[in-house]
Amino acid sequence: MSADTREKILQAAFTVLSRQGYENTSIKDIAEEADVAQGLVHYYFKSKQLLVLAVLEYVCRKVEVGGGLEGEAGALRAFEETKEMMGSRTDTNALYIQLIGVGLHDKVIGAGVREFVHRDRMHIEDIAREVLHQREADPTRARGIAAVVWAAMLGIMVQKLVEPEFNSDEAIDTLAAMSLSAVYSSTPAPVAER
Amino acid sequence: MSADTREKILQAAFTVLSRQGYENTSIKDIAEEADVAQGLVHYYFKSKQLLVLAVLEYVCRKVEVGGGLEGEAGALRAFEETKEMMGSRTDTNALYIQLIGVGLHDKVIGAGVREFVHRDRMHIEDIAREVLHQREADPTRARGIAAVVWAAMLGIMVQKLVEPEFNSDEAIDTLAAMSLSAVYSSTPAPVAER
DNA sequence: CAGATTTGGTTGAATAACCAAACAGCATTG
DNA sequence: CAATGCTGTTTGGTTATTCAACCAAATCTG
Repeated sequence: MSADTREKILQAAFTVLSRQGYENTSIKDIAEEADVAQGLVHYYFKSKQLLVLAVLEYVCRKVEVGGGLEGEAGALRAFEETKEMMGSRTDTNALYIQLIGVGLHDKVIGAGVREFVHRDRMHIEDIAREVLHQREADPTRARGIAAVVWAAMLGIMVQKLVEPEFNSDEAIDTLAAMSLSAVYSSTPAPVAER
Repeated sequence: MSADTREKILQAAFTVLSRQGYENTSIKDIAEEADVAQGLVHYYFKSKQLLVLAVLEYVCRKVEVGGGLEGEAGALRAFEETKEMMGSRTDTNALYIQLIGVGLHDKVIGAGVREFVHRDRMHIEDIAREVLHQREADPTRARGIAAVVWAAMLGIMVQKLVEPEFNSDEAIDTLAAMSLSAVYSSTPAPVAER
């Protein structure tokens, strides 16, 4: 049993990972932070890879977006929540970015990250579809819009992490304006092909 | 002298980094790939960190965006070039993403990455300013737009790397549509503050 | 112009760590 | 007397970086 111990390790792992980063964090460091024997970490988590994925899951599930409103109101609400998240949950964001990088060459972590990305984007796509529905616009465009909005949010996250003085509020406001005005415009892709 | 050797090491480092990723790549691996003694790598590059930054510089400088056209035409052209880059230079992109992650907890790499990000975003901001100028719109908005466009491009890059079947062309077309329609709209930030 | 000396490039081994994972065994509890 | 939770050590590697020595070509010297 002792789900406490498991969680204690997860919390300690997050603390150490936030302080030192993935590649400077050893199982030993985590065990010490959790005040627990080194072997116990491997008792609960088969490998370091599975541990860090569990940590990501742990810190993300903690604060899932509440949701509630629908259509454009819901979208605006989501943008506002993202604004706050951008400044307050930097450790979680940093872990996310880091694991994306590691996952590019690590099968296990790569698979985990892929699921996270997919799930996040789906969430945005749902909101986009609602807005398009409300406007009676072509719902097919939800996929492309969601891809761009997710992408922009990730990129804004990165900028905020790389240079903390970055004005992420301004960027998100601009993104909100861009995505909503894109919904109005009837041309899905006004770019000349070829 | 022997700038050849230096470049041979850079090329070998890129090869190995692309194959194995930053944290599974040792100086020894690179030396072997370059067919050179291990000590020589440290003769040319003081540390592993400075080496990988030099590699990023090396592979990025190789294909700088040509530029040429101005205003909206230049912007559309840049979007098209990005489309191609997204599929053809995946190794370079993967290295970029990876180093962003590593740089979050490594001072040396972090400083290098910060410069890269800043330079890239500035380039986009220049284009945005041109378009705004052409439209006789408020040039102040260039900064916010550039932040979002850079962010979106990075995020699209990530999605393409994480799931190769991702339709990055569609995403970039959507992004182009969004950013150009944002230029027309007169409200910089229609989101309710607070 | 022959010999000495410096220089820049290069080598391979030594250093001084560090690590994930496996393991054997000790408690505590049901 | 299991079984679950937990411990501390061992195993079998790995690593970046330093260092003394080597060599060939360039430069200097007499």
